[in-house]
Amino acid sequence: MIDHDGPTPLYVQVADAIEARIQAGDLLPNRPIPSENQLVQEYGIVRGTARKSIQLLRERRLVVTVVGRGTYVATPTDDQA
Amino acid sequence: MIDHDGPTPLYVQVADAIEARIQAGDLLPNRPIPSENQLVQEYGIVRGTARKSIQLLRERRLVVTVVGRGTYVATPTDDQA
DNA sequence: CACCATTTGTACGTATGTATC
DNA sequence: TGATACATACGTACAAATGGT
Repeated sequence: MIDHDGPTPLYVQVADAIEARIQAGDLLPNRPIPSENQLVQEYGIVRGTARKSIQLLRERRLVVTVVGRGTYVATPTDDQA
Repeated sequence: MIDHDGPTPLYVQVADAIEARIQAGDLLPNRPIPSENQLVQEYGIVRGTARKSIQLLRERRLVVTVVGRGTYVATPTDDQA
């Protein structure tokens, strides 16, 4: 699923994969996405890379992060940034 | 100048310091800010921290980065993002 | 053209702090 | 108290882009 040798950065590939899961309805609004450590397990990446993926999703305004809780699929309400 | 023990994250302190230098006219529009390695030297931080500072300045739209060249103080023209 | 220095980009690994439950 | 999860900061290595020699 993730190409560790291709030209596309891993953190972009992972962010795209999560975005696809959101669009597909696999991950629902107000529900948590996999934790950083879970992403590490699922995609065979290191935690720093998982964090960069989540940050990219935040910049795309697809997720919101709550310290100590986790990262959640954004809702239309979250767009008031 | 930088408090390595205080509650404010180093990368925020460094970004604020650079922003102050921009506001003071020490760093001019279309002119480069110190490179990541120079920031490492000047502030006694690690490169990852310097990068986070620059990223924060990009989010503030105070600078623009060109791969292989460096990071430059933004001009009003750059605001067309 | 090859080569090199500089600079930013990506990715790995590790440790400690803070917040929530 | 402890487990979980994100935040910060350190350190290292190599890749890619740029510009000059």
